[in-house]
Amino acid sequence: MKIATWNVNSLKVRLPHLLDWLAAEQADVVCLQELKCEDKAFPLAEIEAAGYHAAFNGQKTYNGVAIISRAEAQDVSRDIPGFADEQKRIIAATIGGVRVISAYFPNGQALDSDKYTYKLAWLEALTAWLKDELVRYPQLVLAGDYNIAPEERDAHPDWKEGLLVSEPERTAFRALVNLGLVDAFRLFEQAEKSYSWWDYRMMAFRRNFGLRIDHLLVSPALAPQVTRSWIDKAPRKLERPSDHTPVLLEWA
DNA sequence: ATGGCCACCGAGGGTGGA
Repeated sequence: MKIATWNVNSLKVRLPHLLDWLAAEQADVVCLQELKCEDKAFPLAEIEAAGYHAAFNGQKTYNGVAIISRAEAQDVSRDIPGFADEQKRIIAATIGGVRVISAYFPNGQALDSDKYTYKLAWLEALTAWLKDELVRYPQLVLAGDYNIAPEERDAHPDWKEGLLVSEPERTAFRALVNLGLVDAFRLFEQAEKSYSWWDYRMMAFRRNFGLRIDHLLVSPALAPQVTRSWIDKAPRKLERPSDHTPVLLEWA
């Protein structure tokens, strides 16, 4: 079983990249974020023609998440129950007995922004919800754009402070880990300076001035089955790329 | 080494992303 997470930064613009990538990578499940399209504009025919089912939770202009899968998703749910939010950031479904969540965590904009306060409140609600979900679904993957570089090694050495690396954000990430979730990427030896996002500006990709902010956290029951996790930098090298690149894992 | 890019909407430049 191969599962990926990819913030495509506009599904409409990135659809050709996605379709090419699906054909090459043959992933069983792909969690997408930042669709930036309404449900009625979701390119379902193209996804199905590629051999995938799709479940999505979209909105105009901003946010939007999807799960596309070879096998049809069961028991699809959207958003965080009990957390009033206009922003479409969560979709969950059961595929092959595993609960899969595609999540687009808030960015936060700046440490002194209301959006940063919202980010931390959202993380608290997510964590409380997941505590229950893990009881219901022992086999679970939380995949997405976390907008948090969890540790110092997950940020370029010159990226020392501010949004995405702040201590409150990292503490919130650790709260997820404290539920028992495991960062699949760190189960394996990885190259230094492995990142999943690079700013479009400043030739950041060329300089590898990036952050590892896209993650696949797996439940304790699933973690022992994971055989591999890696970042595929190839799509970031294409013309007109997303600023994020796919992160994957495989389990037996 | 964060203004400099990209996508959105909509017809200008403002907003948001990370």
